[in-house]
Amino acid sequence: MASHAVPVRDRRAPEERRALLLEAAGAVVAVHGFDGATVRDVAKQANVSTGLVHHYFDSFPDLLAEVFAKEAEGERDRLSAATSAISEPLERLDKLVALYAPRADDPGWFIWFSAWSAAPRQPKLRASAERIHREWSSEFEEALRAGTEAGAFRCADPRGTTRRLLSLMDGLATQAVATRSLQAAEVAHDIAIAVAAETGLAPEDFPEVARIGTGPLPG
Amino acid sequence: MASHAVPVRDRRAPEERRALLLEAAGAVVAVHGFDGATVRDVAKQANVSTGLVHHYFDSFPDLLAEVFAKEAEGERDRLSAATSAISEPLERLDKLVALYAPRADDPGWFIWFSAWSAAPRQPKLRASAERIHREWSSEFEEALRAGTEAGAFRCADPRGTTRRLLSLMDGLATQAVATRSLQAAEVAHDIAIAVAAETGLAPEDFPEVARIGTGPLPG
DNA sequence: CAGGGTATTGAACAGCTGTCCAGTAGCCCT
DNA sequence: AGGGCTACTGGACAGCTGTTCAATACCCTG
Repeated sequence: MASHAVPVRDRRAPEERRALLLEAAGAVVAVHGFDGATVRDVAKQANVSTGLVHHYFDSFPDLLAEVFAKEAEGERDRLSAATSAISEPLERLDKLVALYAPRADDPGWFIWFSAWSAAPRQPKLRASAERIHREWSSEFEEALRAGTEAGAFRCADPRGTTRRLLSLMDGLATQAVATRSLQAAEVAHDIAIAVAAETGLAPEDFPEVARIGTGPLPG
Repeated sequence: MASHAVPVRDRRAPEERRALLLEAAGAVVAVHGFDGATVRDVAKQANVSTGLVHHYFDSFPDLLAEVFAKEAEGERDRLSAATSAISEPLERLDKLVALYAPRADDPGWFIWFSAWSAAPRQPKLRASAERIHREWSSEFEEALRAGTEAGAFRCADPRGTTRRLLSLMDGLATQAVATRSLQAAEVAHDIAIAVAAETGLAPEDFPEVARIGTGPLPG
């Protein structure tokens, strides 16, 4: 008689299980996007039943919103940590731009793009995306203002410059993610030109930006 | 005895019915996006059964791809028609940018954004989007090259400038569509700054761009 | 070592999706 | 006028979705 294989249960502390589910959901979203990810995908990825997912999250959209918030906040904190220590304004702006810029095979941008896409149908996701976009804008604006006050460069309208630089990089990222037809060198060049024009400096003044796509992440 | 209401059939020539279905699908997509649109929505919009939709289109994704191609080609043709007649290079670039730029409540940009979002899961949609993006790029590149040769302005790298301007406008459009938190005046200003910087002219040299959002479509 | 608390299961549910196809009804041609 | 071609219907289908819940198996406490 064939022995009946009993499913190995894997009981965890609620806190840990929640974290594991978020991690699993992140992995699924990285592949299928926020549209396209399903409860069953996440459950399978976490080696768990679909019922358990709803035991820890009121609804699946809630889980997705939390995945995005966690991911985006982590990215923002990494960026903050890597730039807040730099006191030289020009150097700081250089690094800030270089870290925000789209990079070939950067999964982070796929998540963002996917989040904006799903946002119209998922209010919580949209709220998170808007909040973190604002936070990032503040980071840029602050760096531009500080650099201008310190006389490192000239920026007449930090708010406008932020809007233009982020829009440019968002647009480049969209192309990079959606078509994969963008060369890393082109992207680096485009961003250097734009940030130079906005600050009255030369592209050569932004060495970190120039390095985009030519090596490992500078963070 | 209540008389049994017989559904009024509305027999049409195949050509006409196809056009009507495309039109109905366009209306549905304009509201629900490419993800989110369903066969039943389209059938209802066209006052027709779902079976008929499949009688005219091999699959629903095929129909959606055709909707996008038709819409985007129409937009491109309108843009082409409005600018090809302008012989003065600066004036032509001005109008070209003003027509491409995102506008408050412009349904065209929602369709584009929605198409890019759905592209990863819908190869035909993606192919169309890439093709038409290339065609629009060519239009800009050509205008920049012509203007430079005629001495109307200076543009060292028409291909790069096109990439930067379109990326900027794509990024602005994304924000406009996804968050609706962008002022028309800001958008106009941002684009004028960028196109001026790219051509070595002043923002005031682009009056049509300045008019973005302040009046009816200049086309 | 017994018992309660709870993390976990997995089947069942209603509702949606695109697709199919046998049957029906209207127009055109002879 | 009548027969055939075909535009068209609408129900049925399999497969997916998020969500629910009674039953279960494990751990910790007493």
